[in-house]
Amino acid sequence: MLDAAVAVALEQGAGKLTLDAVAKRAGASKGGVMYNFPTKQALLEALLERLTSHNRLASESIAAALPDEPGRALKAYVMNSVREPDEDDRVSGALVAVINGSPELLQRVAGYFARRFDIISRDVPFDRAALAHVATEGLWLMELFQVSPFNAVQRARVVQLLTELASRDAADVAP
Amino acid sequence: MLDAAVAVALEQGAGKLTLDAVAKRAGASKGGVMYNFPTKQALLEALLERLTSHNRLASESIAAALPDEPGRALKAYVMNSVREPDEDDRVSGALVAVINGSPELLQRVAGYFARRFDIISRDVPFDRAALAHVATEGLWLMELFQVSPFNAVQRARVVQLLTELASRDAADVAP
DNA sequence: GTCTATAGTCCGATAGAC
DNA sequence: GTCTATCGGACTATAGAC
Repeated sequence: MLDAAVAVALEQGAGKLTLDAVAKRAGASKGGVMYNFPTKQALLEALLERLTSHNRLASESIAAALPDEPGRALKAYVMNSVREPDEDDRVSGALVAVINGSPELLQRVAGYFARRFDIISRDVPFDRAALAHVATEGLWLMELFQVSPFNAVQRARVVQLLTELASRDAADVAP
Repeated sequence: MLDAAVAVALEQGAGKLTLDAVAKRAGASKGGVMYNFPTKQALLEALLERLTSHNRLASESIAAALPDEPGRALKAYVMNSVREPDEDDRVSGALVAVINGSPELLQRVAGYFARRFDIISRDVPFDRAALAHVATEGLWLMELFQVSPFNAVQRARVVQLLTELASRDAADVAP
């Protein structure tokens, strides 16, 4: 059922993410959808929960493959954010329109961001974690909205800069 | 008329930015609105044009007060982005939902980003402009969506880091 | 030129058959 | 439990009075 919602969001955009469309894509009817999710907001919350869960697991998976040293979580977060956008990323982009209109959903995202920053800043200096975080998030968000001004070569260079930034103390950046 | 649209977007959010609401807020009727803007998309385009124009003028105004040396445009861009959010910023946040749903509007924003990066990167090394740009935009966008994980003290420190980043060669960051 | 009235469409949610 | 049918509301856009 959530898979159907993902498919609709990807194919038609968040504006067309309607109960009818989800039902049709799932091979069910609107009543069937609203049996599983009493309201549309409930469906959106479940979808958002799945997206954040995937994102967290992906970062943890990358971290597990890195050596256990300070900054491991930060590096994994950066690496997970700069990879080529996948299906979940595109769904996130489409979902921003809906999330931004609902304070309830927005608060969930804010909570996820706060917990994530807490994790990636736990074992490194604040400056280093904070700068890497805003820079990585800037690239990710601009690409999410498809407004990034970088071409392929430039993007590769930015990714390199972000990777190095995550491995260096920010004191080197702003003494 | 655009002022009324701004007021509605601020008070009720982009989801309620309807022709009725704009008309009521402007003290006119729906027909009157659609005489000035033949379609709703035209109104949104005019609104977006005003926002980008304000943003560009604000940066240029700040730049004019800075000494004429390399990196002036970059510094002005950072300073203009990290100031406390004003009315235009909040309208931009509310408008993201609408813009993201329209490829036409999205392309206009992408064009604005491209031109802006061209300006701020013209007289400084690419690394320095690119890193300052993604980092500044990351903070700006996270605050736009109200998902920034920083408290007031932390934000002030991030702003300081961004300011210093705009003044230093990125070679110092990633040698 | 600006208004009122309304057409036409689409959505979320509910009621009730099976 | 899942479906069909439909309600009630909101929206964009148009037509026509003045």
